[in-house]
Amino acid sequence: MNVSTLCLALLSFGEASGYDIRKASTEGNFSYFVDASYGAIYPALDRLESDGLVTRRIEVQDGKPSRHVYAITDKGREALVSQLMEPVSADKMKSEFLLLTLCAEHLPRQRLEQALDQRTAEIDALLEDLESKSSNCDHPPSQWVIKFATVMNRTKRDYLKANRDKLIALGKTKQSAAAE
Amino acid sequence: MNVSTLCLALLSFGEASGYDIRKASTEGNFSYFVDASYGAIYPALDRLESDGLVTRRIEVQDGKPSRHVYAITDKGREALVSQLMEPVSADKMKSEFLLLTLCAEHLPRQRLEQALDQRTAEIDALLEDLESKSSNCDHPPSQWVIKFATVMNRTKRDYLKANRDKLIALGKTKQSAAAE
DNA sequence: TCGCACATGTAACGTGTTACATGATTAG
DNA sequence: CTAATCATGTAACACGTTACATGTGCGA
Repeated sequence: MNVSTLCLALLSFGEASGYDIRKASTEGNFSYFVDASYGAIYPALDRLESDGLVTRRIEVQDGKPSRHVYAITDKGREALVSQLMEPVSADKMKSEFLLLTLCAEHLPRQRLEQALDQRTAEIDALLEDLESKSSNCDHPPSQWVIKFATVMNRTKRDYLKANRDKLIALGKTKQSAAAE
Repeated sequence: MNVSTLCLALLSFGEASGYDIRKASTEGNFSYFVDASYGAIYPALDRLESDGLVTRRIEVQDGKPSRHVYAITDKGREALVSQLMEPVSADKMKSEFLLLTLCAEHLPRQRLEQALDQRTAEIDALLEDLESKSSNCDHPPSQWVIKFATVMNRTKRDYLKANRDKLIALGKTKQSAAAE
């Protein structure tokens, strides 16, 4: 799944600018499972336009830079659907935190404690954010996804809280570090 | 977190070849949250060797190609720890499945059904795999991670099962497709 | 006998990120 | 007065994947 597909998917819900797409993918309802930067989005939109999958309309605004508003075409919708009809690859997760966790034995307990607590706090913030997103959202598939993300993150937070001490106990104390 | 860090982390548990590292990261206990291919691993090991963070020993085998076995050095351990002491970035997840889910309204119910069932089956297979990994593993931090992965995937599977029909109902029937 | 597991490695390619350029408005 | 938000875009860079080259032994 590349940035083009993401753009098409987002545009299938309504017009948007590159700026909007980036915001949606890094902060919005989709940020849980996608991410894209300007450097990827703008060229992708250019390509989609020249392929006739989207159209561009320039909205001049005074004061602010003018918005390039993109709309998906019928051809674009077809392309999106056909991309979603072919097999999707497995979910992939990248976690520096779990790599750190794996190396617990090499790290001072303090570090593990801090990493766990920081992660827990981040998840709590995310959960709050998801809750507000859920209430401001009337698009059923988005709600389905938001609820999915909520359930997953609640589980994660609960695991971290419940197994916090077990992990910390695996770390180095000042004594064990000195004994090396 | 780049491939070098991953190599150092894996080597901190014992000697391994590039082949071993790749296997561990795509099929092993770490495949849940990292992934790396030969094209990334071999050059990374070369660099680590010239930086003095690992040493290489060549084990000649008859019949099979000779193994290049890498071992982490003290300097390598220091480097690993110092990399793990600095802030880790947030967990990132990429899911084509959730993108598909988001576009439920554009897709035939059949497709949603199939995607859900396939995903559920994949998770069931993964859970079995995790269970066997858990029993063949006596490294406490790895167990902590495996249990984490198990809990997360169980939650995921349960969510998919419990909310299957709700999602499918959002898809297109033949009638709604024809009515467009 | 077909293909997989073992095992290393490279080159071409794809894809995305980061940092920068530009510049007005608005909230603190 | 400072920083952030709005807004588009590019160029250099980083990083990783895919496909290939190479070759043996073993199990179905």
